[in-house]
Amino acid sequence: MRMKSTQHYQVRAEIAKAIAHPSRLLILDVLRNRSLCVGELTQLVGADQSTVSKHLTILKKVGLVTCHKRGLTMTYRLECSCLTRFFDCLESVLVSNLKKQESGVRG
Amino acid sequence: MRMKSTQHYQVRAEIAKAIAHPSRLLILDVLRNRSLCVGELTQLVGADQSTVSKHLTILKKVGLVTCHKRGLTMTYRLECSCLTRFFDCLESVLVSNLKKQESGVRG
DNA sequence: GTCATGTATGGCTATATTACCATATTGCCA
DNA sequence: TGGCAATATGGTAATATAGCCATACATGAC
Repeated sequence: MRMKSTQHYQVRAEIAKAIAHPSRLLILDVLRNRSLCVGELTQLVGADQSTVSKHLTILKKVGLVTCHKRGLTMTYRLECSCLTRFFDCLESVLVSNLKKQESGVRG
Repeated sequence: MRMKSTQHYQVRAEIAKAIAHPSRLLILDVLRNRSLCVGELTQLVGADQSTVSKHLTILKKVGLVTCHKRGLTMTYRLECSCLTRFFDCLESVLVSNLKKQESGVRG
């Protein structure tokens, strides 16, 4: 197997990092249902509007969401349907951890 | 849709955070092929042995890898096959970004 | 034009993360 | 037992991240 470059992993880690935050995870999750504007997302996240705006900027930067303006409101849209696989993976890890706990394996 | 708790996203973000680092992404990637010991992983990552050890601790903590000792060496093993879906998702985002770039969409 | 609303940005502080070095721990072997 | 090899842990400094407040920017209404 040929070694992948540092760049290779840096680019992918950048995307993963964008996902890896509770508020951003929430945002991505709710956007799976339907597109929402900043105000609605701010309500759902329960943080300062500026904070949510910054989270959205991070998600947009790596291409996970896109946005378009309609009048005053900026609507954010989930750009990658594959995200379901990401969430599935997280669930799978949690389930696996639970199973291990149940069967008495530690650490 | 009922709102998921803050806890819900925190737990999942914890796992995502563990994945979201270039070195740890590399580690997870190579472990998909076969289990490796700390020394081998240290070589591949190209960082200090203690640094790699700490990365492995982080991965172990969230249940992405397990380890077992055989003599002096500690062998790390990928615990969740679902990780492929995670990697697929990252690729998918990158491909999607490239397509957008090509079609002249900016920002 | 002014005003109000929705969103983004700058500035700042608090906290988290990362990496390295030094050192402790563990287990094998002479 | 002493010494060596593989790995883990503690400490510390540099950097990154996250949150809030204040404020700038953009758009539509008047």
